[in-house]
Amino acid sequence: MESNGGGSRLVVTELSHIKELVKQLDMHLGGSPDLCKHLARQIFTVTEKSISMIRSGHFGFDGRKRSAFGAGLDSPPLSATPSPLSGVSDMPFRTNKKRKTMEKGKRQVRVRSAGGGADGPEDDGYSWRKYGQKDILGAQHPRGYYRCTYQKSQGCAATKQVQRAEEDPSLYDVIYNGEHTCVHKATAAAAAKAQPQDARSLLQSLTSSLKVETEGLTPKAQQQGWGATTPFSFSSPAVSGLTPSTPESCFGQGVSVPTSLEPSPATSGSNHLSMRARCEFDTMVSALMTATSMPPPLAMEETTFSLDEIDLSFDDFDVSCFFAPDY
DNA sequence: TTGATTTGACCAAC
DNA sequence: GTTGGTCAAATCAA
Repeated sequence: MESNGGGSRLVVTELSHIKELVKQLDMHLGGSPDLCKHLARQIFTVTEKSISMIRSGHFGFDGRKRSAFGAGLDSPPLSATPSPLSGVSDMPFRTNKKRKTMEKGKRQVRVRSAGGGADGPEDDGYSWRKYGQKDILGAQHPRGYYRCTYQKSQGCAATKQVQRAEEDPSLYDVIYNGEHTCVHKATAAAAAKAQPQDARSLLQSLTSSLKVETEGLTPKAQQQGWGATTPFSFSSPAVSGLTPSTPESCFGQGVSVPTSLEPSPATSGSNHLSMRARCEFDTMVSALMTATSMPPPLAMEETTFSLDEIDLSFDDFDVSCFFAPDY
């Protein structure tokens, strides 16, 4: 693993990039919609990159807490996050019958069934077409295979696998593959209602929420650029649209929020990054994407790594992340 | 009639 | 040889 100091600086660089992009987006709001979309996507991408750094150990993440969904779904490496700016997903739909292994860009969420029963998972905002179903060894329920309805018409490479959770039939594990490159009608319609002014106010809120509580940092840490106004968040947008800032809403329905929100004794005395700021960030980015007519990103990123506590080790201090007690 | 779903077969990874 | 992912024909539904 690379040294924590180098990793932290990389993350700082990325997060500073986010802040700069927000500034640019703010300047261009009301101007070219395409440019706004472009910038918003960049924000999303850089945020994901930072998340990946944290997860992959670039940030000193000790790997103690992992996916709530078990082995095999560990956080994707940095390179796994496809850049929306590069145009198409890095994982085009395969036309052969080649068996897929655990691929880059694979993301999993657990969602509740639409009616709380056996009527499938809640609508994720995209249109899917089922192309197969398979009984999986050791699983009580078959796995359904879906691809984007617009795969043929628009070449959208997104696919997903849906499997009912064994411990709770009202929950579904959904594994998303690839990025949607299709133009989503529902989202476009919603975005058409959003006014530029809405996006601007959202951006202002976003910028303010990109601050982190860094009280108690050592002087050396502050010298490294982790001052009190260091912009920081390592979250990706929540499910879709405007969601209230609660831990659960930030991470999507059905995502279990840990019961213990206290910092571990091991990290006692460390610096705590408020999850409130993080949730606000999520909400703002989601709303911003809606306002700028971007398709909502799927709520899969956060659910693939531990939410209860993350220790981020730096050269000479630890950053522990937990839900603020007033939740 | 057209589009979506079901289901057995095929293929490649393991 | 087993298993998971996909194909494609058959079937269903609007």
